Amino acid sequence: MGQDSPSDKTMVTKGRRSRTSFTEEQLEILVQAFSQNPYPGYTAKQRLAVEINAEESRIQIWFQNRRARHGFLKRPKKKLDPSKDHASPKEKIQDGRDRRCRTSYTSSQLQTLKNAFTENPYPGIDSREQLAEKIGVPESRVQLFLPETGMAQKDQEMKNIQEKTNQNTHIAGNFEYKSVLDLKLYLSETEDTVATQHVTFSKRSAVVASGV
DNA sequence: GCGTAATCTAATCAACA
DNA sequence: TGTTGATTAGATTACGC
Repeated sequence: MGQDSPSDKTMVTKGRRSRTSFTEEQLEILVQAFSQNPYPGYTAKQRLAVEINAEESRIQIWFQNRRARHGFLKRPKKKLDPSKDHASPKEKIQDGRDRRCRTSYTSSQLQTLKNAFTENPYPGIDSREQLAEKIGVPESRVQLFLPETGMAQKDQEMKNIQEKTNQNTHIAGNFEYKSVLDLKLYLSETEDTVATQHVTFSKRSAVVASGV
């Protein structure tokens, strides 16, 4: 998965955050923390952020990259059988409760975010920071939120697609973790209404695949 | 129970030594 | 050119209403 053709992305992704370069001391602390716990909870990341004087979101990215590149405890792709004795590595290491408190957005904040998403689904770092300041949330929340703003609308679109798909059972039988682009190929009449990116597909694909 | 924010992996882009 | 921070897409988890 990942990204579309590079040329497409460079067109939409303007204004990347400048590359953070951690000092040796910062890296030493991060590596030590990683060796103790590759899945730190929110409070641990906050503590680290204070300790090395960096943003918590940068800590998160560092841990993500570190886990990916040092072959550490890949999360199982399939959900583990709850009857089995072993928990996933994440469950073992990180207390699931140690999450950031859910951010609840006011209607005006939501409207501002939605408008921003409509204007530009791929805002650069400058735009995100401006937006974050405007609505009074951290930039990292804006970055995470923006891809989700279209969800409600896309959910409805996906339901419409499912209805159409269910009328085409020969297609539905083959759908399992297909992308929206695949759906577009099969259901070309929906092409104008289907968003091609940022669609969470887990439960929907299961429904479609089972033809329910 | 549902909707969705938070967090995860995987793939990839891209800056920098 | 290799390393590694940043971004994107999609899947999963868990919390607030």
